[in-house]
Amino acid sequence: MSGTSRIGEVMALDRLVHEPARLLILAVLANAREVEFGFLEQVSGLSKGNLSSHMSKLEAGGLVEVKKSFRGKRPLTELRITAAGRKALADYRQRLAAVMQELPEAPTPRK
Amino acid sequence: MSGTSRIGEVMALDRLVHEPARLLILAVLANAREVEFGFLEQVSGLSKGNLSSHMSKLEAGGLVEVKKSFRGKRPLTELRITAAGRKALADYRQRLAAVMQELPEAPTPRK
DNA sequence: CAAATAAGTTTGCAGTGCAAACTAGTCTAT
DNA sequence: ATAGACTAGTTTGCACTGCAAACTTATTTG
Repeated sequence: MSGTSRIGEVMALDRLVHEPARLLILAVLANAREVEFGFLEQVSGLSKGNLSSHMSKLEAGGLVEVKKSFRGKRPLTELRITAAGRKALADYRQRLAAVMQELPEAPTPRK
Repeated sequence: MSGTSRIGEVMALDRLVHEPARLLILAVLANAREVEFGFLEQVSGLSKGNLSSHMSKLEAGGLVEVKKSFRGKRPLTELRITAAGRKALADYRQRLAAVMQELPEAPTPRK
C-alpha cells in the first residue's frame, strides 16, 4: 500500500541541500573532518566566486562552519560540516531514497 | 575504485527534472499512460497556476506532451510523458543513484 | 440575469545561481 | 623600491525561475 502516500515526499526536499553545487559541497564535507577552500574549489570545479557564495549560504543556514586563519602569511579558509549539517544531509538522503522509489527502474513500465 | 571519480556527477543533474515540482509531475506521468490536469493538481498539491507553468516548461523541453480537448463542454487537458521524458527521467534516476553513493548512510562517519 | 464554479493562463515579484569585477595582501623581477 | 603578477577569496550585476495572485473564458446554478 501507499505508493501514493509517499508521492508528496519530493516536495519536502530541503532546497538548501537540494541545490547540486551545495549537495556536492556537503557530500565532500561529510566525508572529511575539515576541508580547505582551495581543495573544495578543485574537486568541485566551482569557481571561487560561486563556491564562496554557496559556502555563505550553507553557513547562514547553520549547515557548515567556516574557520578563517592564516597559513604562513596567506589567508586560509577551512570548512567543516556541523551536526545540523549532518542531520540535514541525512534527512535529505532519506527523502531522496523515498523519491527514488517513485521513479520507475525500467525505461518503460508497460501498462 | 573511484569514489572521487563520481564526485562530479551531482553537477550533471538535469535542472529541468531536478526541480521537485517537476520531478513529482514526471514521476506521476511515468506511472500512468495519460493523466488529467485536474488529477495532477490533486495529487501534487500544486496550485493550478504553478502546475500550468511547470507543465509548459516540461512541454517546451519535450519531456511531456499536452493534449487539449473537451469533456462535454469543458476544456480538458491531459498530459503524457514522451520517450525523451522517460529517458531524461531514467538518466536523472541513474545520476541520483550515483549521488546517493556519495552521501554517507550513517549520521556520522567517524574518522 | 447575476453569481459561482471550472479549468487553466498570464503577470509580478522576490529570491537564486552564476560569471565577471573587485579587494587585499604577497611574491617576483628589475 | 616599485611595477606587475599571483593568491585567496568576496561582492556585484544580471538573467532566470518558482510561486502566488490576478485574470480569462466559458459553464452551470440560483
